[in-house]
Amino acid sequence: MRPSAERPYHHGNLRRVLLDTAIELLGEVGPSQLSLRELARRTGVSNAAPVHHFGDKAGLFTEIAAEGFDMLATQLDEVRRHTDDFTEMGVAYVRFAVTHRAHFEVMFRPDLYHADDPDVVAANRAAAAHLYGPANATTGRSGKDAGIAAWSLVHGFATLWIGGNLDVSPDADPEALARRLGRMITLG
Amino acid sequence: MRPSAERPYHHGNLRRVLLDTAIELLGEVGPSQLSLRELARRTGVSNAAPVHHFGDKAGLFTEIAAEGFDMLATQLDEVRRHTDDFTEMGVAYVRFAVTHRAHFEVMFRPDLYHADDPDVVAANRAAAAHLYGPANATTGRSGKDAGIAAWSLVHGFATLWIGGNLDVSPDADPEALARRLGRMITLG
DNA sequence: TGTACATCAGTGAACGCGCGTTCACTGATGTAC
DNA sequence: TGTACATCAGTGAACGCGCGTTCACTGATGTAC
Repeated sequence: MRPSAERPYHHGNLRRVLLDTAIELLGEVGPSQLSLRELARRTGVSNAAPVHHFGDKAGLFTEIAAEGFDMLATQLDEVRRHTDDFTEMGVAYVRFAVTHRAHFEVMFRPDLYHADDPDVVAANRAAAAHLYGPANATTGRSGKDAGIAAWSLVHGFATLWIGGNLDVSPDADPEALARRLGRMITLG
Repeated sequence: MRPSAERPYHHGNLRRVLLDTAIELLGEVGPSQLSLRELARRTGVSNAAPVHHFGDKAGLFTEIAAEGFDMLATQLDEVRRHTDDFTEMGVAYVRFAVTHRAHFEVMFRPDLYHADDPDVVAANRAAAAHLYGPANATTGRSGKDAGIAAWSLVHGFATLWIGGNLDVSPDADPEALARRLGRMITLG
């Protein structure tokens, strides 16, 4: 495309726009079908532009995964500052998965991105800390079992929900259901 | 390849061999990287042979998914006949996921296969019935919540385990850990 | 028992395509003096 | 304030590749008579 009055040569914000468009695209076709060319096409930019910003395709996914772990950590932290109710942490996890489905799907497919990238490693660790700590505090146990159990429950629920595998009414509210499950279960 | 004494024109068993090789391949590269050509190459057969048997790529995945659901149902049923311990059903689920990782990964990615194929639908339903029924029987609840909770827990655990997301020793025993989680949790 | 013939299993060459990535480049921006 | 120049952002054309699928075909098998 030629630069023009409406479309100046320098976009100014292209990196962010590419990320947002990628996320939109991920919502439609899923991670394994995303192509850089389609991303460029939809953003109205040359084939090479995404490479310029992310190095390669895995680089794009790396950035999305890191952003996802960051957001998740932030949201869990937020909840934790407002309540000690452990169930609400799980609900927040599910809410994150449902409202940021594209991020969520990428985050747990490390084969797609540069999993050893320092940013993504750090973000991953920070998010994990928010999951393990409260579980142990709640159950009074040490070790990892409580954290693993809690994480498994919410992660499994989120995954099955997103995948459409649960045989529930399509307009059911995943957060409410998650809350019910949380209340139903006793850890300890 | 030319037919020869060692490699007769008619394989006799090619369908099964293609499935097994596909599963082997899935274990190495994951569902999104599997290609029919690599499958043909590794099986020592023409490019067109897999298509002859499965129609198209999704057809191959459809067969794998259906087989997976069948096996899962069988294994759950087996456990159920030997014990009423509900936790052992969960352990069996995890065991299935870990020992039949390739099947498991395909089963829950319906975008990869013909999800409306009657065989796969039936197999899916049969497996689901084995998960929901016992949960309700154990908790004395009706409705789906108990089943969803139990399934979420084991599915989440299996998924996180397989993805290498759990920060546990790599030679830990997933079944033992799953059993511990099951005992730790009270439903109801 | 022998043979004609329909059916099934697999071949091999070719198709067209979309993809990720490279490359030399041009346009725009900001900064030092 | 003006200008030279380094740096950054994005272009557009091209590369080579592996892929799924199609197609007319050939070899092997089994069955009816």
